[in-house]
Amino acid sequence: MARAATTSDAFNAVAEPRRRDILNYLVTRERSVNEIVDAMRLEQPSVSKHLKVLKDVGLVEARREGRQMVYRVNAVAIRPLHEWTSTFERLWKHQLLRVKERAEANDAQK
Amino acid sequence: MARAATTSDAFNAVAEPRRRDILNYLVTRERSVNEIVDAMRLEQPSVSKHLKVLKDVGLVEARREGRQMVYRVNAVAIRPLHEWTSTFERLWKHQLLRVKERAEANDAQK
DNA sequence: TTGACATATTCCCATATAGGAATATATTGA
DNA sequence: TCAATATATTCCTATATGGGAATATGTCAA
Repeated sequence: MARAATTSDAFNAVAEPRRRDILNYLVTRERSVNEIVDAMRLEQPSVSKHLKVLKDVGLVEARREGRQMVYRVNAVAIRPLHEWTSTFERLWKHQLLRVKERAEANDAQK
Repeated sequence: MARAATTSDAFNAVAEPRRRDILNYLVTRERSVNEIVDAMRLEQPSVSKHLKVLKDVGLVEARREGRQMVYRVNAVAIRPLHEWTSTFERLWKHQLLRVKERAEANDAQK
């Protein structure tokens, strides 16, 4: 079996760095495809393909405005990722605390 | 160019559902490979391969204990994902607030 | 040293890209 | 209707899987 399709879910879609770049770019406000192309320094077809993947998993939405298509982030679709990572928050806080404690114990020893 | 390697970073590594399953399983405590195999209902070689990917990107760590290898989550490696998703938190909260407002406005109208 | 248990690695194959190039589709203004 | 602008889609190819099967490696007990 091959790797899961990028369109299977948000986790797969954001695994691609370019797509995260696009989402980052759309955080401040919606943008036309050409604006994204200019900002990303990618070919227009590549951008359109990435936008299709993001749209298929619901990470962005689009509307037509004259000749242009304007894309915006659909932030709620990112929430599941946030919640999944939150599951580990207690662990890393605990981990960082212990690192800190060890450092302080070292300092005190000098 | 093909898709990025699953070992290129944590984002790619957790795109695979099986690997998220494994990480979820390791949240409570460290486990031997065989325990993971039993819990995941995957072949042992598959589990070992997934563990290798997770280890390569630093999402898990391992130590030998007799004949067994015991794996544990390295939670700090998940933190970057959490922080990236947090960038969109304000947006989805705003989005959910508007959904709620609209629902209440609808109720009031009845 | 040897057999058994626990993991890891290698080989093979079907599948899904991501980007480049070329082309198709949609919308507007003359 | 037609040219120009803005996007989307298709075709092609190199690459990276993920699982199954077979095998290699590591460790312990007798």
